[in-house]
Amino acid sequence: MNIKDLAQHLGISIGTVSRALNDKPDVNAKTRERVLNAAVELGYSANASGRSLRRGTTQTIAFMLETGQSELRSGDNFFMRVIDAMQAELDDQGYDLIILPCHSANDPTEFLKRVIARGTADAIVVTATMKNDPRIEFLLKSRLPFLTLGRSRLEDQHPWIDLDFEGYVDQTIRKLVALGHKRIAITVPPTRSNIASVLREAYENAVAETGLEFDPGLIFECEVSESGGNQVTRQILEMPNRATALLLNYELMAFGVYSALQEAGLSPGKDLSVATLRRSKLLRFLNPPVTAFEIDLEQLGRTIAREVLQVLRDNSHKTRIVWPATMAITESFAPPPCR
Amino acid sequence: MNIKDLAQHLGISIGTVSRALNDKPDVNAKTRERVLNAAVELGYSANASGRSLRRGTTQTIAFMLETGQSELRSGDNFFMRVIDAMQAELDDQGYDLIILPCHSANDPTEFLKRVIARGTADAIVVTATMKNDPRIEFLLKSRLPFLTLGRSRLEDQHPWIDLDFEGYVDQTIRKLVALGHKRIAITVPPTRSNIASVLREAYENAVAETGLEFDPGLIFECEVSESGGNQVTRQILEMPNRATALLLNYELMAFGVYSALQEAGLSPGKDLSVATLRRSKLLRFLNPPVTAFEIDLEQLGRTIAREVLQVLRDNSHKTRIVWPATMAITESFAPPPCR
DNA sequence: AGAAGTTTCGTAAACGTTTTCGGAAATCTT
DNA sequence: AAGATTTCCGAAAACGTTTACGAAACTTCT
Repeated sequence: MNIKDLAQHLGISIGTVSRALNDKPDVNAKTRERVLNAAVELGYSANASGRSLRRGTTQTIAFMLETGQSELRSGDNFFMRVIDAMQAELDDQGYDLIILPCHSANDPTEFLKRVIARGTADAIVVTATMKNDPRIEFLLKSRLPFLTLGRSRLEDQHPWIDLDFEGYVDQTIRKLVALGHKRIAITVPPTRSNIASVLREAYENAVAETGLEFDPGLIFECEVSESGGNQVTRQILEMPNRATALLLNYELMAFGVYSALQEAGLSPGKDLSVATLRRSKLLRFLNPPVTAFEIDLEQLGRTIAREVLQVLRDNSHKTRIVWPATMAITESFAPPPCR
Repeated sequence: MNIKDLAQHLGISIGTVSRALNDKPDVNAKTRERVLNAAVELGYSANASGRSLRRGTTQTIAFMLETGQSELRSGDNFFMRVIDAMQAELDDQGYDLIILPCHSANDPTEFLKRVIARGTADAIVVTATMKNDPRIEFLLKSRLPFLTLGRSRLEDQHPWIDLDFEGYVDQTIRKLVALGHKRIAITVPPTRSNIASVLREAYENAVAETGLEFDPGLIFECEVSESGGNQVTRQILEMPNRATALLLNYELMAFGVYSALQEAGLSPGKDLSVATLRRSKLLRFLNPPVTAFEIDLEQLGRTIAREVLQVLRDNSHKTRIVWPATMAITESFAPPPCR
């Protein structure tokens, strides 16, 4: 069932059919209606290849997902929720969303190269950015519009949306200081990720502004996982001058923190205040509930979709969005233990 | 950079370039090499639209993901792991994998209809099958090769791969009976899902074969979530003749079960034996560890990929695979409490 | 009624490939 | 050396669309 069949069935030319379906002005209202009805009835939908070949546009946005890192965010399906909202918004605007999973064994830049050369999509969203990200360098050289979920060394040269890590660190530390904490620890992911440098800088700033003493030994570079949280907590507990609060950058780490505390006969909140990005359903299992920052994933996804379309329409469009997270304080925050 | 540019750059015709790149026989070894080198050097890769328009094939497999149900399996990213492996296998065989997220607000059948009419992919994988699944009925009428992850009422008419729920129920119940349990409960998802009927039947069979007394009150239809597990456990605890063991069909439900038991001052294993599909990392947080069945997601994903390509090559290919899960017994299994 | 303007539609080219076909050039055969 | 094969390549058609262009039909105006 192609446009020729449809045209024959209606006894008109394919040109008219196409114009009718694409809302072009120069077609009689009556014929347009006939065409539209016939299309629905016969289940016609323009062949994607033919259309994009002629148009030079695919009406498709790609979301590149490096699945090797999937565990990183698996907790409450951060990506799934974002993608869900993106799809809804793009659908509203007449675009399709496809997810391109790139296996960890593949070279992501080669993967991108092929996607671009083949013209699979009109624009692409990449995530989990690194400070020095070869994908971004490559995309900048290419002509393909793109948006990153996460900043990078080249953040002033490309459109991005990123979470408000600064706000998270700043608010949390101020609150902890107000509660009387003096030694506040933080975890950061491996340095090549861009988040690491954002967190370090935010931490140093907050420490300076609240008048705390800066101790580089309170910054823990560790695996972004539950066991990473566990290890860091053990290290903290062995410190001579133990930290009394801990900021995590990933929800599931909290589980490791709690279990390490329990093994040591200590309790979260009372002995170590704990905060984390991002509030998720799974955190309900922790007792006492952990102080966490909530992110509106539905709106984030929709915003990503809208912004990427903006970039698509105007490649010089500068998207620089720091996406807010709102704090929900719980019993995992308490004044530091007296000693 | 299209094939014409490349041909001009080499001073030969586009036909020869195409033949060289596609490993056709009638092209001189030397020119082939020149073409291949130039293609790499200039970063040429055949435009997807042009190719698939001419070939009538997209070299793409689609995986339809109904994101509304994403929470259902979010625990340890069941789908992500499967998709990851699928992509690797398809890549090996020269195919691309794209994931088509379908928002919960959309009608999945309409969504499929468009995908098919547009010719987005050469074959499609659909999941979360229902006993009566309009998507399957539609796909059977269409010409698009497909494979389902999950069975259905029409399971003898379409290729499928499904988890071995029967094996899970059978092995678990036999083991529990051997431990002395007489009243074993099971949770099933809402009836329209195909899993529900599979589980019910497996349960009835296992009960009959082990000589237990069948009590329909031990089958709990409930929400597939942690809170569903919680509610069921509360119900069980209020039963006059309380069940002493519980089979779950979803890993995260175990969290709800454990919390309900703890609230009641009871402990898993000692007071209620608990088993679940599917072993995942998150279950590590449960103490004592819950008896769970492990699934090799890497191999499952690769198998899905291989099978869907089989179906693609021969539309009469009958895939009927029950994917095994292997039991790992833990302290959450114990003889029933004496009373 | 005829000119001028407006609607509506059919024709054909173009998008980037792949592939069939025929023919030139190279090689082999006698 | 001439014919018979083989090897290699270019020309052109085809895939399903969209769209520029021009022509036909209809309307309006004098």
